[in-house]
Amino acid sequence: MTESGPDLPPRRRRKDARPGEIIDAGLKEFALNGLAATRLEDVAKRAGIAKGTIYRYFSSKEDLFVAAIRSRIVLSIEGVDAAVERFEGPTDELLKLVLGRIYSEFVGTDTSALMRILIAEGNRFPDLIKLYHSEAISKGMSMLKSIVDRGVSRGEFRDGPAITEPRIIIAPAIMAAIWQATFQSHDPLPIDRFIDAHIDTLLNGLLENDQ
Amino acid sequence: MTESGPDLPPRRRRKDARPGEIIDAGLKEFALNGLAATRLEDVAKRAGIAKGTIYRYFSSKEDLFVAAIRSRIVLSIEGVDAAVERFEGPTDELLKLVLGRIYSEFVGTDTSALMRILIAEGNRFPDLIKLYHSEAISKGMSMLKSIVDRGVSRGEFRDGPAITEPRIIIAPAIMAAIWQATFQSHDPLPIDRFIDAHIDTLLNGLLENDQ
DNA sequence: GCAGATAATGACTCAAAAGTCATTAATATT
DNA sequence: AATATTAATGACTTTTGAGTCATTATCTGC
Repeated sequence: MTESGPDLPPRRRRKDARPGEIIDAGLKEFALNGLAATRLEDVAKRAGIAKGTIYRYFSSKEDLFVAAIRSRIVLSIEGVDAAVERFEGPTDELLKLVLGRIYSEFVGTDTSALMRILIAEGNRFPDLIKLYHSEAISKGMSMLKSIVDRGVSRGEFRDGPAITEPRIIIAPAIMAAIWQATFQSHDPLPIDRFIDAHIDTLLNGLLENDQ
Repeated sequence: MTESGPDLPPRRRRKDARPGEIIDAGLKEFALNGLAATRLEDVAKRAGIAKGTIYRYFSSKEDLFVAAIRSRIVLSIEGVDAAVERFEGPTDELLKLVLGRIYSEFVGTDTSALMRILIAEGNRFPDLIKLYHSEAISKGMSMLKSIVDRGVSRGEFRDGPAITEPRIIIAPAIMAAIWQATFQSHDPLPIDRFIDAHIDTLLNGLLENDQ
């Protein structure tokens, strides 16, 4: 009678796969509860391992947190830059293309969970904030800036104050991501219609102009 | 030698004033650290009382949290509705007025701290989210909707898709609030210029239209 | 298929912070 | 001014969960 009990969990040695799996599990738990309220026990359970195993790969909960955030920071706008460079058509088409990409990258994904965590707990991790800002945000901003500049220099866009404030341009996307993360179950946002409204308003404005 | 020591803290009985003071202190700590990472000891210190006193008024940390959030939910857009009703001039002026008010109410204030807390911990407090949504958000949205409707019916605004999506209209303000809360120290947002860019883009759009 | 190496385990320790309550002292009542 | 009432206290108990480590099981190379 060496083996009874309901089910023996078969132990496996997978040195290479573990860190990634732990990060995935951690990210999900952090997104669900925040850093302080996440139990490493739960991360372990989600990853299908014992708590001790986490400590073979990460020296502390915060270390795991930082690793999890870092792992998702870069890839966001990967490749978009190049696509912008190559694009030939009118700038409003380019803008639509890029915004569509941003929405699909940001709303209801790992990235939005990440953003939410940073908004919530960024306080205690100034280095992460700095990293996120310099790796993701500022790159995204200068890409947007290059698009509006393109529009202006081709005579397609007005040379208005938004030209120096590209944050105006993505604001609705950021807001959509946060809205979904917060109110989705209570008052979900109709994304396709929202994107249309965003682009239409951004390009044409509210004012009736041929009056 | 009944009294030595550096300073005797004089004990006071102030049954009525305590709850409010504890809530104020709690809100500040929660805004700073989040729910899980806030120590009731610190809340007590900030309120100038002993930890035990908190438990005479609130049954647990979460109870205090809920009370603190509830206490700040309503008052946000108080009075704005009436001002909108009364307004006589052109709708773009009205919109500027209201947006200005929203910015000053939202960016870098208690309200934005509140928003941040709800974004962070909303998950575990669906009732609070529901309350915030029905008391504050949905009211704000219908007020915005009434403004754009006014614009359309007076022939000032286009009857575009943004008319059914007032979230588009405040998105930059929300984003500014979050941006400041997150990146202020690292890359502060020039608020006045940002507001100008917001309003200009919202009204006129990016496109050059007399081309 | 045996021996050495090491990934994985989970019961354990320990620190921190939530929550309790007998005691103390401020106020109200007579 | 004596007594009764109860707000306030903070030392204490309890709970929780991070982090440790001796042991166990799996894999690798011979």
